[in-house]
Amino acid sequence: MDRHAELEERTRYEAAEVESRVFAAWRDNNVFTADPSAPGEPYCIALPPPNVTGSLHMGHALNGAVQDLLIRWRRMQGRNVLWQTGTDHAGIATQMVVERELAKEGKTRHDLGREAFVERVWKWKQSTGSTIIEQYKRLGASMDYSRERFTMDDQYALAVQDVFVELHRRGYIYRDNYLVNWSVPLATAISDLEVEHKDVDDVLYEVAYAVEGGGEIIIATVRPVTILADVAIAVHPNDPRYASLVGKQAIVPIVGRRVPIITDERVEIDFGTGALKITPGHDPLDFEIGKDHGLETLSAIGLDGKLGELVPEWAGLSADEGHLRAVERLQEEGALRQEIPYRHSVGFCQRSGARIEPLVSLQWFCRMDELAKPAIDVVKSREVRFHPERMEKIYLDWMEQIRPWCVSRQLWWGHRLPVWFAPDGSFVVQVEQPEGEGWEQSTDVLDTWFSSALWPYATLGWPEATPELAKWYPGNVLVTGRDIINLWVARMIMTGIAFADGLPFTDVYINSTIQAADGRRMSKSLGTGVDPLDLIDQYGADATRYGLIKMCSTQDVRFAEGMIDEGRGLANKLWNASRLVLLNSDPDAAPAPNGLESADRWILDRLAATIESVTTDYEDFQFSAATKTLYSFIWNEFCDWYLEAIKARLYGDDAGSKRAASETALFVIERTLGLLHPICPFVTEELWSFLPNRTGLLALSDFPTTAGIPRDAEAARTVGAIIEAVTGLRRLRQDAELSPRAPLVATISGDATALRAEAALLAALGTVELVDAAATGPAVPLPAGSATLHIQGDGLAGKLRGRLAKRRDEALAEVKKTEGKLANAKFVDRAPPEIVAEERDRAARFARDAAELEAQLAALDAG
RNA sequence: GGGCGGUUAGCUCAGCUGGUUAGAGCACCUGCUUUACACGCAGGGGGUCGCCGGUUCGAAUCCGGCACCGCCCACCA
Repeated sequence: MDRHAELEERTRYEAAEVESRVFAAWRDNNVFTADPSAPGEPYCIALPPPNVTGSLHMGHALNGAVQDLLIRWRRMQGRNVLWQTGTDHAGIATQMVVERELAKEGKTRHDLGREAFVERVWKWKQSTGSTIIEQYKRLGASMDYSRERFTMDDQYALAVQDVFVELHRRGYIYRDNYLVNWSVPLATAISDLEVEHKDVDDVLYEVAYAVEGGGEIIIATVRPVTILADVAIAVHPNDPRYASLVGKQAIVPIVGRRVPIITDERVEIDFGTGALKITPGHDPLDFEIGKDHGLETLSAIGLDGKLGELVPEWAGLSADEGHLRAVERLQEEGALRQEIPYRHSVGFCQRSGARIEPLVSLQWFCRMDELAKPAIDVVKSREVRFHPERMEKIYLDWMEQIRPWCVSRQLWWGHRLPVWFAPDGSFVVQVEQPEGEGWEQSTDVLDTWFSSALWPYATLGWPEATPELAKWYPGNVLVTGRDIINLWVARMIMTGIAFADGLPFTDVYINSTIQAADGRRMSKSLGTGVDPLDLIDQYGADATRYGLIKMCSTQDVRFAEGMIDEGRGLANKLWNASRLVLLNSDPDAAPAPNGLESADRWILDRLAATIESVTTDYEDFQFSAATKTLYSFIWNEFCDWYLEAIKARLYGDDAGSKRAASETALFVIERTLGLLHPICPFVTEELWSFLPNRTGLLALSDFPTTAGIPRDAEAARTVGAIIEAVTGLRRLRQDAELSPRAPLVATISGDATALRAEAALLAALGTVELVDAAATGPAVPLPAGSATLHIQGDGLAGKLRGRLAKRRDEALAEVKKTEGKLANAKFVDRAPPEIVAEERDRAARFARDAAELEAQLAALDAG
């Protein structure tokens, strides 16, 4: 079947059929494959690597749609683009997935042992780890699939170890016994950023400690079980209530330990009783105070989450059970004075959901202050820009008070620390195993975010000086979510500056968070998730991309399926508009800005304005605005007005006029396909293949510019007047209950030059014939008060009486409002003269319209 | 506890540095088998722009306060 006949048959855009075929064409033509030796200014975006455990959710789809928009647009602009793709090993998440799998077989990872377990995880990764990357293809993502990387690739792992060793050499990384966030179920430390704070209803227990030499001191705690590990009581130095007790010894209930009463300015006088029990083993503030006062650190609860030997008969109890026992014992001892309901914020493990147990353990830390300094500067100086700008506050607030980062994890899946222990317990930090016998590598692995921090350059081969690194580093844009600004974005900037000698990107676009339609978080477990692949099946990838981009501006949004549907409508509209033009053009007609008639010049003028607007929107990261501009240009200006205006010419016998219409329409379509391609790549690529004189793929064609497109303000005004006239006529027909296509005869009063010159266009769109006769019929006021159409026809006016009166009243209301303004001396004095002139003009215009309508009504009354 | 964002038509959202009759899509009503599209065409109804003050000739837009909603940060036990 030839293409013309094929197009004739395909009366609607069938996304599913087109998408696989078009995607294959892109792949077969290596559209996505980046070549560092190719010409063109480099442009690089690194995909935020999804977890290997992930499957494409709405956030990924939006994130991918935005990146693909940028990548396709820049590619069309002739840049040498690389969209780097790959996945993250996601230490905790992946280990949990495989452990769950093992649990189904009735096993734990300990049954396998570390080596076998890690092997099992690798196997799992090989079989399902690229699922999500495959899903990105459905979306049309033009990432370079041939360069897919994984954060545990050999080369990548080497980069990670190099960075660790170098950070240690520079003195940033150190090992310390410190109070960390401990996740009991995961049996590992986690970083501050992996802790989620939630409000919890607890009880504040006030507990009396006897003081040696008489008296007592009452403290407040929400965790009585930690009393077992108390080593002091602290009060504020200026607190008169306790001045006489300072320096004495208090007796810790339950365990009977003698502890000093000390002073410290960090104690809040106003909170609780003003006396604070010091438990360095279980509280961050206490840990600090204990360190400064040289106090011992005791632990009531161990790394297994169970009670230790401080109370031998309680050893092995869970922390919760310990809590109950402690309360019970305090009551027995008469030490429990009050139980106060207390709502406060408590930390939870982001991954396991368990309440964080602050515990002391030997961990590896990275001092961040010196790394942060230059990274703060580049944001303050706008070398790195956030979009929207306010997001940089999240970054700066955190960076300016940054604390050491606990980078070690007690997991099995991840990058083992390049730390080697000798049998005597001493260690060296280096990549290779040291010479000699008995060296054991650290069993700890690194925080997943440690390796992610190197993503923009480790994926390009760093530390080797690869052509890729030379070409695409520093990179350009990062597109990601707000939740990982500090977790990831900040760390990429810091390590990029410190190691890769440059910024990983200059612009950070923070995409919206999409909530479920009811405003809740979109999540699988809540059942509020919407699967983007289902949307692609139902509406098509273009529609899904369009809808996501449209619904997301600079704030979080509720998912609105209607916007996806709008995208489907637009794709179909464009499809059929193109069919109309392609099926009704001469075989040798080719796209050209043939501005023969006003309508042609008008649509070219509108096209140029649209190109400017969309290009600016893309440049300014205003993607939602671009969808709106494109929609109204395609649907309203091109289809509703231009195509309707030229239909008669396309079907008619005037060869010159027909040719101009075809060429202009083809030209507009050609450029519009280019403009829309970054948002809707499939339908535009498919239509491109039907255009005459096309060369190659749209994805590799030039992005439209306004060069060679004539602007024509005169045509814009003329066609604007025609549109107003036609709209007025349609309204009048409806008001008079005439058939939509009932032919009308009309005369014009006022300045009718433009309308007379375009009588054919007016006739074609408005089914109206202009005649020279006295102006008598119902009035259709035209813009700017320049002219009025009068419709001839017996009995017409009578039917219109109500509507005419209504429109007259509307006009009068405007006159009144505007004249009121003008009567205000202050307004006339103080408002800018051009505003005042505008108002005067307005008043005159509406007064004229009202008068015309009034005259009609008067004539009716007279007749 | 600190900070940020939101509150505009029944629903989901646009409205930039204050100035035409506050817009769009969907939904709703009316009329159209017009040879690109019924995933269509035309017309219409619907909003005192969360509340209270202030600045200004003029406020959806700027400022202050309040009320809800959402998010981020945070070592007051």
